[in-house]
Amino acid sequence: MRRLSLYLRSLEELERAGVATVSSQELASRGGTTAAQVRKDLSHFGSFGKRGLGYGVPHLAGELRRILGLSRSWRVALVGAGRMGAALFEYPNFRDRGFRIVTVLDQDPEKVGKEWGGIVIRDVEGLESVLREVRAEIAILTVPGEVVQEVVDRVVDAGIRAILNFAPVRLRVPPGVVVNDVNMALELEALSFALARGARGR
Amino acid sequence: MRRLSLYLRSLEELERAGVATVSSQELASRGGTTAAQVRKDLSHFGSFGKRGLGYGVPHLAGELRRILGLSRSWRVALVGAGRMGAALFEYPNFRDRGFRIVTVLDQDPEKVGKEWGGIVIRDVEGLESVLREVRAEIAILTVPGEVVQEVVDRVVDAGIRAILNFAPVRLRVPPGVVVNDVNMALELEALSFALARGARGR
DNA sequence: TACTTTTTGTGAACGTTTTCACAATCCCCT
DNA sequence: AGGGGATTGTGAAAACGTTCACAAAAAGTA
Repeated sequence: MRRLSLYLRSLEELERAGVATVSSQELASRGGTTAAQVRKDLSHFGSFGKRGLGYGVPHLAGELRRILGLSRSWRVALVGAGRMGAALFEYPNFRDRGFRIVTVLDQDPEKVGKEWGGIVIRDVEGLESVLREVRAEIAILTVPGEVVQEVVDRVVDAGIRAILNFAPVRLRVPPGVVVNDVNMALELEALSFALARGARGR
Repeated sequence: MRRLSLYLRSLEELERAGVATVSSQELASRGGTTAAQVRKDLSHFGSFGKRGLGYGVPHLAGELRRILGLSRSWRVALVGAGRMGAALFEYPNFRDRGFRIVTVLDQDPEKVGKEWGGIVIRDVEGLESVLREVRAEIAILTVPGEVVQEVVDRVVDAGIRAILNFAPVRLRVPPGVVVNDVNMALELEALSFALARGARGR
C-alpha cells in the first residue's frame, strides 16, 4: 500500500502544525484520493479512528510508521558512486525517514578510498564482506545495466533482502528478496505518450 | 500503458540481436508478464502480429515508438541544477530515447552562467522567456519541495504541458497538463514495508 | 437522559484489469 | 493442394480495486 506513505506525509505536516485530530475527508483531499478510500486503506490494518471525531494525528502517524516499518532505522548500502549515487547520498528525505547509508561501494579505483561525508568509498571487489561487516539490510543500486544482475546476485549472497534498482533492467532474484525499480526513462516516456495522444490532464 | 515501454525495451534488445520475429510468450517472459496480457495490451492499439508466427520485431518496435510518441525527439527543460539535476543531465537513457535537454535553469547565482556539456545554466528568473525561446515541451523539475509549486505555475504559464517532478509534493496543475512524480523516498518505504512484514518475494 | 451532529468502519454495488479459453489465421511440409 | 502445428485476437469469466451508502459509535447540548 503506497498510499499509506502519502497519508503519513500529510500526518507529519499536520503534526508539525499542531493539529490534534483529522478526518478521513481531510486526509483524502491532502492525499489526492477519497474519504472512503482512506478509511478502507486504514481499516485493512486496524481500527485507528474514533467515530464522530476522526483520527488522532500523533496516534495514527505512529501506527503508520509501525506498519510501514519506519519506527526503526534501516541500514542501507549504496552500490555505484556515480552521479546518481552522489545525488541519492545527499538526498535529505532518506535520512529524515530513517534510511541511513552506512557504506558506499564502487568499482572505479579512482573513486575507491575517497570520502563522502565521512564515509569512505570501498571497492566493490569486497562487496560481500563489506555488506556483512556493516550489517546492511537494504541495497540501493546505481550501477550500469550491463553489470547490475551480477551485483544483484552478490548482494543477495551477502544477505540483502531488499533492493532499490535504478538500472533499466528487470532483475532476477530468488524468492524472499524484494526489488523496487526506479526507471526515470519510463516516466519520461509516459509523458511522451500522454503528449502524443493529446494531454487530457489527470 | 506503462508496459508498452517495457515491451519496446525488449524489442530493441531483440532488434540488436537480429531476431526477426517474436511471440507474445517470449515478450511476456522478458517483460515479466503473461502472453495473454501482452496480446491484450497490443490489440488495444491495433493488430500487429501474424497468427502462427508472432510479431515482426522491427515492425512492432516501430509501431510502439509511434504509439509512445518516441518516433520524434522531445525538447526538455531541466529546472534545478543541483546534484539530482546533474545526475539526470548525464543520464544516457534520456538522450538515447529522444529526450534532448535543451536548457538548464537554476536559482543560485553561483551556478548561473556555468556550462554543462555545452549548455549554459540560465537564471530561473527569466524562466518563462527562456522556455519559450528554446521551445521546451517537457519540464523536469529537481527543485526543493518548498518552491516546486511556484515553479510549476511558471512553467505552465510558459506553455509546458508535461512535467516530471522529483519533489515529494503533490502538484496542482490546470487540466491539460500531465504530471509524473518520481518519489524515491516512497520507493524505499515500500521496501521497508515489505521487510517489516517479512519479505515474501514478488 | 434523550436528541443532534459528526464521522468511522464495512458490506454491497460497481468498474476496471487480468486471466482463460478457443476460433480464426497463417506458415510450412509433404 | 491439403493437413498439421503454431500463435494471434478476442469474447467471457474471474480477480481485484474503488466507490457507495448506511448502521454504529462518539461527543456535545440541553
